[in-house]
Amino acid sequence: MRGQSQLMAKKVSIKDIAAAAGVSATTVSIVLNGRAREMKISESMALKVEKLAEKMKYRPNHFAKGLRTGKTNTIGLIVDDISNYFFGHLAKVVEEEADKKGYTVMFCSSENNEGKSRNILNMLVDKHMDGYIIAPTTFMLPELEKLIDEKRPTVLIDRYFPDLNSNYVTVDNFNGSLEAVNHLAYKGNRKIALVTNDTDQIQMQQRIDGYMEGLKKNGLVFEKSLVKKIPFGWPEQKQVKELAQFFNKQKANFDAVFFTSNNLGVAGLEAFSNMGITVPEQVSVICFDDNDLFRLGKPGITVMSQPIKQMAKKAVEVLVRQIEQSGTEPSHIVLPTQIIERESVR
Amino acid sequence: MRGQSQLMAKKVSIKDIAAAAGVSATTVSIVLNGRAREMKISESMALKVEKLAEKMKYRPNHFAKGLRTGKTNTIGLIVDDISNYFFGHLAKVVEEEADKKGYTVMFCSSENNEGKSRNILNMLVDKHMDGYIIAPTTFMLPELEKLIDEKRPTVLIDRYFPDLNSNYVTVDNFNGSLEAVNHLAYKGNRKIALVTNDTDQIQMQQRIDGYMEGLKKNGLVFEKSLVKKIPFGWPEQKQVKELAQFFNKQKANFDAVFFTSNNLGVAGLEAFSNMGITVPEQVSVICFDDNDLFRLGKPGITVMSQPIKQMAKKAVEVLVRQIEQSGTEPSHIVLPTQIIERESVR
DNA sequence: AAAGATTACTAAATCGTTTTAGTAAAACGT
DNA sequence: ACGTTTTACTAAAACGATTTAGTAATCTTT
Repeated sequence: MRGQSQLMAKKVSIKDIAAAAGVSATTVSIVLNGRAREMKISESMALKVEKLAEKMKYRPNHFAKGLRTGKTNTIGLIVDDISNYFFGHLAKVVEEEADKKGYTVMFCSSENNEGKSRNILNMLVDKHMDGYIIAPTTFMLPELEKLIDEKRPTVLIDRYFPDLNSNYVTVDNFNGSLEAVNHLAYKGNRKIALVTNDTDQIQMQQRIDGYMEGLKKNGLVFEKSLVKKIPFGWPEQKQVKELAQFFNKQKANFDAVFFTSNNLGVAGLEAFSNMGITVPEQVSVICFDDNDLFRLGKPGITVMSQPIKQMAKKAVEVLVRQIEQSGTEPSHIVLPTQIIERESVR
Repeated sequence: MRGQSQLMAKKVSIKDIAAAAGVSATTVSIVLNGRAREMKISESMALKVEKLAEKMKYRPNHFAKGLRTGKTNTIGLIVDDISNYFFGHLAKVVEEEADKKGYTVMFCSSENNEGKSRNILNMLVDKHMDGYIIAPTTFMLPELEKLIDEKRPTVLIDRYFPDLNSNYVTVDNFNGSLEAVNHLAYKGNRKIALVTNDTDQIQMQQRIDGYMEGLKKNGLVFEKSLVKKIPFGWPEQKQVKELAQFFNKQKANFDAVFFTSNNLGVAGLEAFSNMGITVPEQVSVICFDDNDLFRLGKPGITVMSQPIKQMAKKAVEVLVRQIEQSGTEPSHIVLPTQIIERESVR
């Protein structure tokens, strides 16, 4: 049994420290939670307990603590797909900022899939996250309503539900799209196609609205045949094929394309490349949201970029504020987008 | 107080179900853990309890469960940087596979930073992960030794420590690099520069060794001045500057560059682009590890790709096996890389 | 029909904290 | 010097599950 006792080095608990210090568990708990002064524990005793805790390598049991207090110091993050440029970078900053404030993050991808969407949130709630940062899918609405109802700290990101009185952080999708179309039109493009996702998520709706308004403002006519909607969650190659077909059918019927997301843009570029269509010579391209390919590829793609870092920072800030002092009014934060001109618009 | 009771809809516990069913909490616990048959609970009672649990929307308390059993159904994932193409895609598959097996994942980025590296693991251990998938930094070695010592299920990924008897999943870095150099040499490149990270992580060492062996096998001489090591964790623009300087100094002294990671490749391409150096006309490029830019940019970059999906799958598989039936021998899994020829090598 | 085995349960302990409701002893006010 | 506060602590309950060690009641066996 010697091996046993060496290996299993019995976790030390508050009781062990209490015994070692010759005091009650209560005292130890108070000291270790930094409430010694407040609770009138003598300075000398506080010091003794702290020293002992250190020496005995005490680490509080997360379950016991959670069971009593309900706190986990963990926030749940739900995104569509962590491997996507936008969400990956968002997640990175969320984690950084959360870490600074003493929280860790547990993440799940919804894959924009109904079953998974609905499960995920329940799972996170079961694990008692202190708060939630969620890029919601439409399927999540009932669960989200419950979440808000139960006053659990939550901030939606990238999109939101107009009828749900929650915190959210987004960009100004409407004006971003409007400006994108303005830019295209200003450069002389007259037939502007739109490639977007087939979803009723609000950010996409707003981008579409911005596109429509952009056409109108520039005296261009809206042609339904120039709008292509790709269902969410299709594998990339399927998107490429579908887009190639669309571009082929509308050949010579458009001189520019506005993609409403970076992964649509990637698929679109791949389709153009496969078809031997050159950008910007044969078609101008502008894309909502940036990534490495757009920034460094040849030609560089002109984009309407989102302030990812700021979005993530704000989201964490708002969330942590709500966790730590509940009862604040919902924040609705809308950040501006910024056009980055590169070489894809002629 | 009506509002209160509506809002706070008191969580239902096992006791509530027990009361409703007119049995003891023990019985309920047994039934809900699917041990009814085994524990000789009558079929009718089991059914009654299950129905009630459903009706009352019972959800087990994660803390209480964890406190008793030590299980969390959560695995901890530590990567350098979740926003990196390789790690983002790895994380995605890890999450998918873990989900299939009933686990959620908590992720942290080490940022390749000493302080963070050492903290992270302790934090995850405090939160009682059932197992760990870790792309380790060298700083983590002491913590990792403790982890292995305490027989906590762990699998290292992307790299490992030769002296640490742990599970790991990597690719064949040595042969991958060797083949990359072979390819470059076969196409007639004679002066092959190496851009790598300044680290003693084993995967990088192996890639450097493969490069050296590749030179030797092809009768090329090793020139120290053609090797550039960039410290880990530098911001991208700093890398670009440093590389531009390096390329400028060695101008006309090399005809090809082998980058040992995808983010070095990205920085290198940006440097070339800034300097007006064209690929592959003025310099051939090959890169360890793929990404969207390499795949879709012009020119396409020839890469030595890693089977990311397979790596992640294997890692989860090995980990879950160890969690669920401990005491298995450590698995050392080395997957082959594959060259994807595109247009960057002349 | 008595002894033993099996069935169908249960009471109470336990996991490691935090918190509530104390209590002696010392200090203070007058 | 007596009552009141303040100081410096503590015992025990609670959080919500699981598990151990039972116990009546019924069924078998002989």
